[in-house]
Amino acid sequence: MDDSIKSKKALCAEDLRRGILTEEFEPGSYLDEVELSERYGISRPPLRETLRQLAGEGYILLHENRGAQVAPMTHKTLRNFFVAAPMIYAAVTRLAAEHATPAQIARLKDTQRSFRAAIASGNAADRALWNQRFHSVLGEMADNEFLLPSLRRLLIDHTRIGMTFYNPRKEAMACVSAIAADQHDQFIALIEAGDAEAAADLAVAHWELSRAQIESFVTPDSISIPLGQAPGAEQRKGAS
Amino acid sequence: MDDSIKSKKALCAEDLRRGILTEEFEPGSYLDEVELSERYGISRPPLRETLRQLAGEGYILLHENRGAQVAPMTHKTLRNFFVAAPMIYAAVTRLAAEHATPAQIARLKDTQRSFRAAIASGNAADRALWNQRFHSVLGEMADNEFLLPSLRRLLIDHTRIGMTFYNPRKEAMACVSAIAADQHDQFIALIEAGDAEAAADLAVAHWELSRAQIESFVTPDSISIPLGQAPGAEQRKGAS
DNA sequence: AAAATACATATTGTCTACCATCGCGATCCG
DNA sequence: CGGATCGCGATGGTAGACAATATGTATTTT
Repeated sequence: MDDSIKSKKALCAEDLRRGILTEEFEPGSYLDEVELSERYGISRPPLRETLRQLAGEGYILLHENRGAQVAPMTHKTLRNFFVAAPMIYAAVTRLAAEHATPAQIARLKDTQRSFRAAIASGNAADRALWNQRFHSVLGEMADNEFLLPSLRRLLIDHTRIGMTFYNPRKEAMACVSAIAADQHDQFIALIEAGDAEAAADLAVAHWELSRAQIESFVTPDSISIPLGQAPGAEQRKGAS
Repeated sequence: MDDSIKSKKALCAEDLRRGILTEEFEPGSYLDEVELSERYGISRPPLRETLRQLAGEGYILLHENRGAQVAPMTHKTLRNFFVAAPMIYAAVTRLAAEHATPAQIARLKDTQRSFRAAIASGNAADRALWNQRFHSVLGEMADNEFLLPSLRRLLIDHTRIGMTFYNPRKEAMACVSAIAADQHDQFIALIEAGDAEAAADLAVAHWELSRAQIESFVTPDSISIPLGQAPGAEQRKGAS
């Protein structure tokens, strides 16, 4: 009875966010105003307001006279993501450990429970969304209006990247998920203890885990074909 | 002939931003939809879209059924600002030095010219706005969609803080402005040279200048009464 | 007399309907 | 076959009306 009383417009915004995060709406694709307004049972003016808001949050781009485009993901996006993520994540986590309230810690624990349940279910979207939620709560704990905009922007693409590559059948993936979930528990413990330094270090480690996983998908060939190398062919990783 | 062909809605958004940055609209005050829509000659729907957008950019806060509030500034805001600013400024400046294009450098030089002109004119609003513009161009140079949201948010309040305290009559202020302008020139030189490390260091120095100035206004009394000391009274600087 | 409640008013939120404008594709002509 | 023009669909914007909500005032009750 917390989100059930929300207006249709708020529900629309939430569902659009969810759809974009799960890549139900593909990055780079365009959204049709009338189609969406009909789908959510609202008229065009409030829908257009919602789109503006989502644009402000970084979910979509508005092109004058050419409609709303789901934020695209290019290799440049990925590059920039890799540059910004560790700094912001570490800073936010440090602040979260310094400022977290008991109520927020309780919310974080609830979210972590749901995250583990999602991993067990093998549902990629649920896993990604609950992971996003977990880190959003960390952001709320940090309580710094100047860092949160970047954190939110990062989490959008981090979630979408996770959706792109996640595959619950692969063993390595399950292993990574298990480690990530354990690290989340460590986050909770360190934040409860108020150990900002250790929390920031853990954030870096958590990021490294994610980074390695992403990189293993960007350059997958070097791992999957280790057999039958041509004589003299050294194992090269970079794509010419 | 670049901004003269813009729609009324875009002009409205621009003017609202300007008004908020110059504190023409006071932090924490509320905006009236019908009044603004009449003032800018547009109807309520597009104005409401504009407000949503500004909310996304951090200029205002939208309270359900209670209208739009200019982003307030409290001591907590200031505290958070001090925490986030040096990190983001340094990171953005480093990236700007790495990625700047000749066209962007030309724009930066133009902006710097206008900034110096504003200082000479003694107009607080112009000085603040051109300083904001200068750092916005640095942000564009950095070209990282994950850091820019926080940078933009920082620049809003940095500009407003500057407006609050700026006073062209004070000698110390003119001195600080001169140093700031010189540092801007150094930014340009280092970015043209592509020296990312030095640029990042300069960003920290530039921040320190601003920080010291802000702090000197938060605790101004200790400076203004150095005459007529009682015998034996040692010169103490700290408040209380 | 003070506090709580109910009402009146103003503002926000939404809808319908319509017109203007811009992009883009299809068609037509050189 | 290439380029220009026309038409259509989608977005951008306007107007007026109504519903929903919050606030402030006045009334009532204890």
